[in-house]
Amino acid sequence: MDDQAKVFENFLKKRSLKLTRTRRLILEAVFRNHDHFDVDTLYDQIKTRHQNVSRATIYRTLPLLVQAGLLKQSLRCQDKDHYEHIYGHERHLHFLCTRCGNIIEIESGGIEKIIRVMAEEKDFKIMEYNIVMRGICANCRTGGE
Amino acid sequence: MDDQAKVFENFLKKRSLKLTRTRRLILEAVFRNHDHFDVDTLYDQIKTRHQNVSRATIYRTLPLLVQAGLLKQSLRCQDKDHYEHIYGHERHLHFLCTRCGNIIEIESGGIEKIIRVMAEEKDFKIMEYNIVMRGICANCRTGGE
DNA sequence: CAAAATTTGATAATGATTCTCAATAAAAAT
DNA sequence: ATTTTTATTGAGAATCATTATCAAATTTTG
Repeated sequence: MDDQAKVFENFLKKRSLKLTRTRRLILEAVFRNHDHFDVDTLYDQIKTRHQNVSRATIYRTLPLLVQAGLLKQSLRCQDKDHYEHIYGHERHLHFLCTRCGNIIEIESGGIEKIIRVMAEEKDFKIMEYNIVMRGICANCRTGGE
Repeated sequence: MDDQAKVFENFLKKRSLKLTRTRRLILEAVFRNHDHFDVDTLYDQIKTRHQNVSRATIYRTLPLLVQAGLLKQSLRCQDKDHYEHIYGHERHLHFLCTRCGNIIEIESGGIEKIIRVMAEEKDFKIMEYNIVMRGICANCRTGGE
């Protein structure tokens, strides 16, 4: 069992929840995605690889992964929530091209520190943060489709 | 007619759209809100003050205001989009308390500059950006329901 | 004022997400 | 290992924010 699975199992145990076969499947599928995905994409991926897992179960499981600190709901795009796993991932922010829908990730650089200081000032305990820039990417501006 | 209305009118004219009574009502209601609001709140406010404006029209008008550069869709909270006007507003970011739902605004300080530099590096033209911190506010942590 | 073009309101439709509940699987107890 | 308890699953119904439709009403133009 890999690290993420252990983290998840511990998390579940603490709440007297069970690490089931289905949850394991979802966990694996999530970590197979190294960029953003939405529920439907995940559903299709799982369906293709394995027997069926119901959409409902995915919707139920993702929040658990978020609470376990393994997953992050990182942006909303085309009326869907998008997720990305965050296990040993660099923090990053997103440029979202509103023309082609492409998402560019960038290291968050000095921003994180600034945010931490601000939060401290307001005595606010940050669980997670999200930075999204919307605009037009270079490719789209130079006529590229 | 105040500044915002002029901006809006020019915007509409450019697209051969009309600055109707209803659109004016919505514009005014939007600018009466000096913090975040969702569509339903706006709908209630307008309804209380004036005769009815249909929800559909509000949903149709807000994107126009966004495109006109007067309004920003700033965060999603409780499955609803939240807006805030941005006319002569300081840029700011948001701390969103996930326990009480409260939204704290903070000046974006040095972050803006960093972001601009990053965008330049990637040759990405930012139209707007959004920074949301999720966590627990001081009040909630000290037991204050 | 009449004609052309856009807008509106009411309501139906859509689509992502959540809920329900009977059937199933996992863990605990025996 | 079998039973008992408790949590989980899948399928589909239900919700609810947002969009689309369309005939009636407004606005602008000629």
